[in-house]
Amino acid sequence: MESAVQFGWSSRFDDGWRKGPWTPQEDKLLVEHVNLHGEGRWNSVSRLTGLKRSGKSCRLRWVNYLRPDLKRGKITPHEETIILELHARWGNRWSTIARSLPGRTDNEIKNYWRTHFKKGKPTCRNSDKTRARSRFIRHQQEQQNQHLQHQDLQPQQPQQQLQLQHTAAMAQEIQEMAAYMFPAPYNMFQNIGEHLNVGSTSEEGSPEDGPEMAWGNLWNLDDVNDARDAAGEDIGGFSFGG
DNA sequence: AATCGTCCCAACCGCACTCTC
DNA sequence: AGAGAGTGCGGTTGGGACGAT
Repeated sequence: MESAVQFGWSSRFDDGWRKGPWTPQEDKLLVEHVNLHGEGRWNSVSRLTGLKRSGKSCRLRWVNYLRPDLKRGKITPHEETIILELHARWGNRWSTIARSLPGRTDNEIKNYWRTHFKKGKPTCRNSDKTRARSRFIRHQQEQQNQHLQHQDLQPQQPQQQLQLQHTAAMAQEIQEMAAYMFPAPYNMFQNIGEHLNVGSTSEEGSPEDGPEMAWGNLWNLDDVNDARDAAGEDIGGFSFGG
């Protein structure tokens, strides 16, 4: 008979179900089960595999951690942009947002949002803000470096043209959304089309300014916060940072 | 080196919805 | 139609990692 101690300090049993962090053995059992029977019928997992985990726990572990199509690693600035846009549109519908980000889970997006953009933690101080700013600047620099390297290597491909079209569509949506959310003088999205170098202005823009770089330049959220702080007000119920 | 505060993420909980009988 | 089981979703919590002081 297993004991909670055997699985570590935080493991415990509740109503016969084991709780706490999953062990590699448990992961293996669950993966084997899904490979054999497919996803679903989570409540039968414990009966068929001997796992002392509830169906809910099994499903969560599979969806958030064991699924083979999960994308590991940090949220990219581009993904961050999408998250912000979709959250502005749909609110806290994390699973809906996650569907637009292949390989990312609702839990991951939810955590990311709470860490980076959720407002009003009383413990949040200026140092948080400074660190967030530094982190974002780093994001931008990395993104720009990646973009420059990418452009050095390749001429523009049809796929990139598709991306440009997609970017233009998103720019249009964000522009409309931002006009509502960020009244002047906070609205840094007003000329997003020009910054993104897409749509009607794309032929005039310089070839060095691709959409990726523009997205990076776009999301200097602290500017919004600074303006908001200076004005001592909230902007449209849309909250950034501490 | 020690302490403290924050970040990050895995996991749990409760509720609501859907499905099956 | 209605009850119970199964599933999905959003909110919340706990703790290790890491950087700042």
